Amino acid sequence: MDYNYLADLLFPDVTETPEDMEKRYPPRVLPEGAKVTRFAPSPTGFVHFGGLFPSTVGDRLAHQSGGVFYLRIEDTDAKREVPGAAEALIRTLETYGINFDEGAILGEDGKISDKGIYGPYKQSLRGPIYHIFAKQLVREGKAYPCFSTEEELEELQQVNKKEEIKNTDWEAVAAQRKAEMLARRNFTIEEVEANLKAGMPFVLRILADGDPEKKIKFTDLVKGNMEVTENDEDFVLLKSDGIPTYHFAHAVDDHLMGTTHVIRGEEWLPSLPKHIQLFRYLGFKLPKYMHIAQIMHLDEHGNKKKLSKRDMGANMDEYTKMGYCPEAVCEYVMTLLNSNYEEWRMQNPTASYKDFPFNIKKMSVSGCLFDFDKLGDVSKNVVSRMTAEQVYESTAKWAKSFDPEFFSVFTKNPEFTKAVLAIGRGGNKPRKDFGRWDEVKGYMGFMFDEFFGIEEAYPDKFSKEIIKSALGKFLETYDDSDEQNVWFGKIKDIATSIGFAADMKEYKANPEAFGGSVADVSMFLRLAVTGKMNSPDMYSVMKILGGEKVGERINAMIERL
RNA sequence: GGCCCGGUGGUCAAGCGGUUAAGACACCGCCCUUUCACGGCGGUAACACGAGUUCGAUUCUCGUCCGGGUCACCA
Repeated sequence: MDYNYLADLLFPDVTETPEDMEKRYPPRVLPEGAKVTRFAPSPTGFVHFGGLFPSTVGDRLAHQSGGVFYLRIEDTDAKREVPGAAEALIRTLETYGINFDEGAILGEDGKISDKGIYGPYKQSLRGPIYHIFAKQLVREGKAYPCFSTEEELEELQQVNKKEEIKNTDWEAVAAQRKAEMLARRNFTIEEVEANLKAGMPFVLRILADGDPEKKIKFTDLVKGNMEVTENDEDFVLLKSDGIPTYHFAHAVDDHLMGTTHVIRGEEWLPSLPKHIQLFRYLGFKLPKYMHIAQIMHLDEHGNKKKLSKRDMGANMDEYTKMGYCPEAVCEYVMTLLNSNYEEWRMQNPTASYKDFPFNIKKMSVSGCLFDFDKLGDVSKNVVSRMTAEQVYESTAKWAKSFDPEFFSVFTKNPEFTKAVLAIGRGGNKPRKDFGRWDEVKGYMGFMFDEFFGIEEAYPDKFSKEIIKSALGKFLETYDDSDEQNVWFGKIKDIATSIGFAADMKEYKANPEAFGGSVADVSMFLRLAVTGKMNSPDMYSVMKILGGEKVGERINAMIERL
């Protein structure tokens, strides 16, 4: 068959050659060892927690090596594209500290534009480029057109339904596909000409030369050495609308854009043979691959499953809503990505997570289960390291969108609020009361009359009279200008006067000898003033609240009892 | 079902032929403490199974089992 003729028939408008493309996109000039990585999402919805992994790795690897990290929009499936998804995606990534040097960048005007000389960075705009390489493959007899019928398409759609895949007789399907493939390969120039003349759509398929019995040795930077079988499937390169499939776009783009490290989820491993074959056909050097283990979650039956959309914790926007700060999420991601991250964090408590020397060798090979407990712990630690000012700003920002009622009270008197947030903050052992902004209200809401209420009750073992008496005595001597030791001295005196132990050691040595301890007296005060059994340091709370308010609340409690 | 990847406590994980098998989270005690929180100390809890190689296997090989992924004109 005259492949040159076939190529011209199929791509009459393509006049440029692969060589032209090589000239247009010259190799990058970068320092030794610099890595070029990319994040290549398809704009079909929100950013997925799983998407944070490859993008974080790409960001770290490129920026730690003096390389380039770019964003490419894989919008080759018009059917699934969601308007505005790309923009939202970029914004979300930005809030999680993912920064691109090049590619599809979001401008001030909220629109996406290209930055860099290897564009366009939206695949839908790269049609002509793909066609140049497609034509070349046809010329070399490595790709061929396939005029598919309506029925065939329908049939494919049937098999594509997830439910049916499980119950499919795979042996029969494989045999049928093999037969179809061989039939497809059998065509004449005349048929092609006639079909084209009749306006029939076609897809371009690769002519697979692989033997599935043969293995290819392959080294993945994450998974290590492995063996994959050669590809013998005539997969689609160009869809009938002329737009490439992921496989073809991946090969052409990552080659032309100079990607050194392809970072993607391990669900791509099964299609690796296709890519190896394509790179070989196209004469491209194979990039290094890193197939990252999937994040899992437990499904309703308690089985591990790949975390996917709809699953709890999948949508990054959910984390914002739940009040997690992005740094905490990033930090958690780092703990999952690099096993020695936590060790480093302990040694560098105040450093930015971006200073952590990310190490490919420390990446986990197998998928891990998403753990909200761990995230919560990481988050508490991150928040405990923040200043009152930072907590204030973040909480206000969160509340503004998600709890307007709290927002207005919280921000009414910023200095007051910040003073409360400063309690127990700073120093070697900061309090770790909350890890999410939505927990702030529960933590310090009592400081505002709007949210103050008696939420718990005194233990039955203390009589109302004793409690009243202790509260009354406190009011008699309380002076909000007292130093802390004076203040506490008075509480001790109260304890003694009502037959409670003023000294904890004394009390513990002989609990029966006392009606309670100074700790209990404190608890009486705490419930009256904060409405809760636990709160930040009482002295500080009273100081900030002021003598009048403290007196008011204690009196209210005395009356209530 | 074919192909691929994986299997150390409940979870995340060190380990890379000889260890009392780290650590973190969670859980449970104790201590410290005016409460809570923090912090400190301690505890429960693991190498899927079976062969083989070896003086010796959690570590190497094979098999079994289990888990996951994938099999589109989606990425």
